[in-house]
Amino acid sequence: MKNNFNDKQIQILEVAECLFAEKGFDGTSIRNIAKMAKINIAMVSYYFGSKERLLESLIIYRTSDLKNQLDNLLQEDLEPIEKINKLIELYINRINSNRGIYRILHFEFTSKKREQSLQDFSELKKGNLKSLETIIEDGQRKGIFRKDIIIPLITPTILGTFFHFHMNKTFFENLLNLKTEELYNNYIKTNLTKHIQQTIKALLIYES
Amino acid sequence: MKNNFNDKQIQILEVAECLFAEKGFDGTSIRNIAKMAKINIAMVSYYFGSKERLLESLIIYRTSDLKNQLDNLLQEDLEPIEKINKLIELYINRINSNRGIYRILHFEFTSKKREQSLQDFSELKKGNLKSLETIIEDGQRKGIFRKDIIIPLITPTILGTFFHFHMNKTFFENLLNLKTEELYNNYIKTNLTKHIQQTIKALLIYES
DNA sequence: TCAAAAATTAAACAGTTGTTTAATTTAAAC
DNA sequence: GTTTAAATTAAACAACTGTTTAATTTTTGA
Repeated sequence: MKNNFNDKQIQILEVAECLFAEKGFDGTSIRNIAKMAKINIAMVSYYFGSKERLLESLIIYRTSDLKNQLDNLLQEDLEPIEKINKLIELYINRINSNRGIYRILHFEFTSKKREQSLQDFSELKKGNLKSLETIIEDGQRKGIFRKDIIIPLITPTILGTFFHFHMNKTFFENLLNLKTEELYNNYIKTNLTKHIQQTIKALLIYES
Repeated sequence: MKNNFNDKQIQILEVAECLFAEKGFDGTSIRNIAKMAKINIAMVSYYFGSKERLLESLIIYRTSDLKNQLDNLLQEDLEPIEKINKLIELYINRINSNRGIYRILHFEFTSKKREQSLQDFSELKKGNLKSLETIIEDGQRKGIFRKDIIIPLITPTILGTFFHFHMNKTFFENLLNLKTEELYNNYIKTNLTKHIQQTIKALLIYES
């Protein structure tokens, strides 16, 4: 799982990311990629071995530094609820500016084989969950967070809310009058992020 | 947007649903469908016109009665929070027992063309949102629900949480030790549904 | 400068794709 | 029973699929 790609490989990876995100893995042909990246179709096999391995490389290329960012956050000196808010902001920001790859991850890694990449991806998710657990258990010890919470289900709420919003992009663009890409992005950065923070905070603190 | 399909068409639709859900629209060939449905490959074009129109027919076939169920719920005599809980249960139950089509909807209707079906789907979502608004505004008038809530973002939280959980099925099966399909379904019906209800309730009621 | 390695190319490979055709079988109508 | 319509079939269509090959160009290292 190394990620030292050369310039040419990176050029191909970024074109592939764009196309996979837009048309899906099966919906994108090597000829599509080659044309857009202005390379010969044989270069994909030459550099990555196969279309499947190209996808694996793309996952590695895009996800290999998320863990570090989370670790840094964990060590900041903040109240638990502030850490949660920052974690949500980090997630949304990061995913929103890497929409392509995260859409691909969720589209291509559900019921398919893709053994190796799936393994890597699973490790990444486990690490993320561990970070979240650390923060929440700290808040529970301090008596701030309630204790009848299923922690592994928090991530689905955070990420799921974002993804569902984003996967229905055109629907919400119409509904909320987000006419430009900038307005849409701004809505995510402010309103949507705030909604998720508000939701998770209420869930963690509210006593029924 | 009629949905009177004959037996043969329904047979094809259900096979297509199964395969589309499993391998995606682009990942499924008409020959796959024909083989599994034990029909000649020309029959798809004969009955539906094209592969694209087959997908449209499938959407119509599977979504045309959701609206009725929601309308019935709206007219029940229940407290707002109870209605929300029932709405969540209805959503999760329905989607969970029609996983195929909903997975397809979310996989195939994001950035692609598919003009007509997208229009139909958009109308369905608008109707659903209207129902949710009715319930929440009622709760707000009665002073039970807080008023600084962005209602259109509630659906992403409800459905997104479910989808994110389900799209990471194998990950959560391992993490939560859900070894059989029955255990997995049971977890959704009880714990996941409760988590979503708890989350939305906290969001609607918690005063910061 | 020149040989070895790396990069790039066009062409071909064998399969698969969605769709159409024209012929044949089955069912319905009278 | 005969005619008309509907259903089903195998075959062919041209276009596209991922991958490999062998030849050629470019870059590298001494």
